[in-house]
Amino acid sequence: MTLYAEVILPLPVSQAFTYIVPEPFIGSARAGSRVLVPFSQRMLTGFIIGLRKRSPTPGIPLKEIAEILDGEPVFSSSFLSFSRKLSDYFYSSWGELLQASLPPSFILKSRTRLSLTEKGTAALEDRVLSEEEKKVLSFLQKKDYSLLFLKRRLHLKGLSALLSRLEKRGLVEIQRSMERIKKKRTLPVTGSQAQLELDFSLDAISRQTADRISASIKSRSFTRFLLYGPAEKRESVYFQLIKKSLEVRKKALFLLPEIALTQALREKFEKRLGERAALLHSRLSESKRELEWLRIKEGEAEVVVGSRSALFAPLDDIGLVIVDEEQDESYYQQESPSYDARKGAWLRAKGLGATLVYGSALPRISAFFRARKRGYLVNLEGKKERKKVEIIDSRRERRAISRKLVVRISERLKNKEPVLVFLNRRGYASYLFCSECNSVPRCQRCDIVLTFHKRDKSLVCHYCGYSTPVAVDCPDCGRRMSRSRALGIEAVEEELRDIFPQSRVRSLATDLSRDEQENVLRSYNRGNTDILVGTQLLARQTDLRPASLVVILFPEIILTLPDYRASERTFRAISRMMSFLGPGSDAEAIIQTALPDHFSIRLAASNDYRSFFLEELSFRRLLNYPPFSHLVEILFQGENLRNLARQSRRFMERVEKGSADIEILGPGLAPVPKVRGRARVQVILKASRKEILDDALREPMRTARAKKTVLVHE
DNA sequence: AGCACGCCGACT
DNA sequence: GTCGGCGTGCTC
Repeated sequence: MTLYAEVILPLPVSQAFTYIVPEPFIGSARAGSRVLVPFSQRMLTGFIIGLRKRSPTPGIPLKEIAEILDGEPVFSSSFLSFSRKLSDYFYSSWGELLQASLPPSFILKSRTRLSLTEKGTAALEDRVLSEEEKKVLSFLQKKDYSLLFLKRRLHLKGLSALLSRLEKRGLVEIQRSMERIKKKRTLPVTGSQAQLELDFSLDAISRQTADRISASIKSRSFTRFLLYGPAEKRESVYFQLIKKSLEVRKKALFLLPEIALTQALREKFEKRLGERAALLHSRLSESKRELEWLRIKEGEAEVVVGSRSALFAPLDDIGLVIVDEEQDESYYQQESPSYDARKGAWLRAKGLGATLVYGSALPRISAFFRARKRGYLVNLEGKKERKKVEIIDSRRERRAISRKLVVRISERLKNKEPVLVFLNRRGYASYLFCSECNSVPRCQRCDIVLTFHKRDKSLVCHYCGYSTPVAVDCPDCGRRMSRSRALGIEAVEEELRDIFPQSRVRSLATDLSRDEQENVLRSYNRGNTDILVGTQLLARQTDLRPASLVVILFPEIILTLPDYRASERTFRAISRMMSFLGPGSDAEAIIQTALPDHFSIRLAASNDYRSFFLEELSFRRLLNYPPFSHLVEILFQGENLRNLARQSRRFMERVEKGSADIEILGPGLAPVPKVRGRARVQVILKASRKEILDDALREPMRTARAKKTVLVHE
């Protein structure tokens, strides 16, 4: 009797392939194990997801599994079902997701090595060859090369085809050999069992919260919470919960944004959890990450701390999943295989009957909404700090640094107090606004700010593609429209140096190397910088010395991005920047903006998340944006725009046929319409339920071949 | 993804 | 007339 295996491969196709399990492997083939299988011309590492006794596709000749790579499955059945749901939800390939959950050395592939045959050597001498053939053959004269190397070295189109022609003629030999299979490493046994020191003094509310969540961990059934409150309070609750989880002999998974995984935090975990904690994040070297992965797999780590990809930690007996700083967008992996670790944490916790805890001081609107509605919001808010804030209307000012600012900054400098100046990275393109009534042209259908296109003098909606000629005069009041003057931080830095020539001014942005960035930060933290100017990057720092004056310049830059969450992002950015204010009553923030009355700016200044939430929510409800709808953003990328436009249109026609209950915006140019010469076209779909989108997208997703990125908003 | 096949445009 | 572009389909 023949045994068949359903195998998932790390390809952008979601179907399983059936292979015959050869006689000697029948005992060792298990679901969740890696296998080596022949696939077309090459060998790939695949994953068995199921075994069956009968061929599902009689008539089709099946190939045999070449090798089974695992004695024990690398994936448990619960992990398989979790990862499958995750890939379904985010329209990404299951196989690629499985591949991404393993250390890179676990994936074996055949390598093509090319060598010149004797006949080939002879041909170089006396045969008539084309230029390209000569080029390839003479290259192989030196030594054998891999296909990949040749591709990089000789920029020839259709190299593969050329090579297979040469192979047929017997001039080159193409060998496909496996990369060396790594021996499974035996792990050093770590003997020390550090005693946990998790005694924390919690205030009454935190204690109550911890108790409530602990009860849920004990119950071992899926429950979720959103911890809303400041970082220190959340942290003490987390440690309490981890302790609880370990008490009931369940493991804990603790996710953090990459940036938060600083040295300080790492030490904290090591000190408190010792050998029981494993760390997984992208800054670890490949070998270190593999070592940690193996430790977790072997059951040696009881707590796994890590960033986004730690979601795939090989654990099954999880009692607690924590996702801290849930608002952080780095939880969403946009590159293939794309997924959102926050949703993933939900799927995993649910599948395992674990307790899920999200935490944030500034949760996403959607997350806060759901938590409130479904009763899992836990409030850790302390007494609300009133901060001294002043909003300056920049429209009345000539220069980026207003006179008032000059005065305030010089006061601080006189007292040798540090000053932080934030300026959000300027947009990729400008927009128009009326300097009189302040109105900014928006798309009527999407209520998104229209982007100014210089070349064809038009205003374009990057959401739905709507386009209109540039208005010279304001449609509301008839005055002349102005182009926003977008300033970068370099200009501000220059201006500050100009005004305060005695001061030490430095700036921080992503265009600096990592070393330079650290240099700038160290200098500021040590008091060797008087004024530090920075973008969002500066606002994301965790170990920044507080300043007694925080200057926020033009936060409306975010507000004018073509994104339905622009207000939310503005509110959060301002709040975060203000969090760097020192504790004294003397500390002060100054916001300089052309939109001083916008609710996101006003409410961020008064530190009022709840009012902001309510106001923003009513806007979302009005325009049917998440959390009142499900939204899927599809980005098509390709060499030529014409072709892309056609493909995206055809894609949309199929979606339209699939369901009448989907609102389609676009196709239109993406917010960044061209990246390194590649055109980008985007479509946005809205529906009341995710399943409506899933059903309508299933078919078009499989058949459309253009490169596409899908973002799911809920 | 990687590769083969097949149908339309610019050229030895 | 052919070469070769990429649009399409398939891989167990």
